[in-house]
Amino acid sequence: MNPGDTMLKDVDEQLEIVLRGTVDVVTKEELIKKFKKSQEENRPLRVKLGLDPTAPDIHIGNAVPIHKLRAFQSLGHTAVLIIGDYTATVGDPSGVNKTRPIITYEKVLENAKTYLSQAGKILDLKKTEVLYNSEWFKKMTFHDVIQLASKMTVARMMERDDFTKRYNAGIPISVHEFIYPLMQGYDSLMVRSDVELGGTDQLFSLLVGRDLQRDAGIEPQVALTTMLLEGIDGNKKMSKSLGNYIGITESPGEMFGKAMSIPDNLMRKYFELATDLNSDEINKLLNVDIHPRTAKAAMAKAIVQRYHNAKDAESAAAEFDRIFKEHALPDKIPDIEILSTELVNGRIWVARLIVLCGFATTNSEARRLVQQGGVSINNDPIQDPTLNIEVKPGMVLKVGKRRFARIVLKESF
RNA sequence: GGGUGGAUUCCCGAGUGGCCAAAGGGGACAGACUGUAAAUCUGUUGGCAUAGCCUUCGGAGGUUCGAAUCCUCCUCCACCCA
Repeated sequence: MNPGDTMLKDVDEQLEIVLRGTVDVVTKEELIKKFKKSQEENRPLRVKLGLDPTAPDIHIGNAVPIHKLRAFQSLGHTAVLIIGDYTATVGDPSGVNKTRPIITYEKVLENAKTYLSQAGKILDLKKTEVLYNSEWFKKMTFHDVIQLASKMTVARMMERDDFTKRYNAGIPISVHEFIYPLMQGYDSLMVRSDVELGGTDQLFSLLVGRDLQRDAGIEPQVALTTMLLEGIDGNKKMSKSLGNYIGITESPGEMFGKAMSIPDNLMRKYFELATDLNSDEINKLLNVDIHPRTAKAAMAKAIVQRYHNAKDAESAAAEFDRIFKEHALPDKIPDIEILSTELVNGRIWVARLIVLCGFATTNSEARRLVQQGGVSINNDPIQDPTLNIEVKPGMVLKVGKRRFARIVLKESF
């Protein structure tokens, strides 16, 4: 680290910042010791976070530990970001109830690209050590793998709740899933991390890192876990595959809307994990005197602001009110081009129109939406699913509560 | 290697010759009520311009007037014994 960089603050202060919002610290004593030593020697700690690029986007759930890493970075420590290009192909078994499908390496590399640029929205990438774990795994021989595997026992693996459950339920557990925590632990060994971050579901893997380091005669890393964020459905862990996520690159409007749809009882958690507000501000907003909706709007705004800016957050909020409070049309409605060849005498079947706009995948589905009263044109409800409507350019199709399209005609040649 | 039980629609799961596009639940979607919250209620949930027709119950064949259901082979999975 350059002497000119952020000076390491005193230990108590660092501890306070770093432990905010964390769940497990293994161990706090060791962390304090590391902080002290780092200060005495003016040597930043190496703080590791591994990200497996299994999906193309980072969402506000997996951003939680990234923000924690950023906190360390801001304190002058070294952020070590591991892109798990190798581990991603294995698939982390943590917290899941079935084997993850093995994804191709090409796909992983593709995802890695967007991951890195998205992580850059949170981290200062110039100061981040970015490593791909294929760098060392690629070189390993089968002998090396066996050597590594010998460090773990089946009994220890089976102590894990997720494996026990799966085993008892007769759900298959593949051997390669046993290797996963060892791989993650091996990363720690390779980068000589002082601290490793991860969600609470990562605790086991983080502890394996400690074991491997100790075994190799290195001072073990401190394991620090952050809370997992439930998805916007309020039930399951936020994940891309469940579709219950808010992506960090989503538009302000999307983010705001999704945030508004979370159940009330998750508000505090979202405030704490997904916004930059401090606990005083949060407590003030969650006061009983404040209508939950007002608090939630503040929360949604804060989330948008974290990834966009205050102005965008403000206009997203205004737009949201316009649509849902005043039942007016949104400010910006996407234009959907309809080829003139679709028309017969200037008319088109409603169901066909809905499909062309992408609001339904089949005519039947579109037909049902009409039957259920979910479709309107220029705020005029349509009841008859067999109706052929006259297409007037600029007319607005509304499907359900929140899907809008402005119809634009396009000549075909 | 030997034995047993399985594979059904988005998921779980019922169905053992016609009444089966297939119960029930979950999820999802739409509507009512709201605050795009929760809870609740109603409806929908294979395709087709839909009183009708077409495709679907792991795969391929076969029996039958008729098969998710019976037979043969195949693929995959779990469990028990070794």
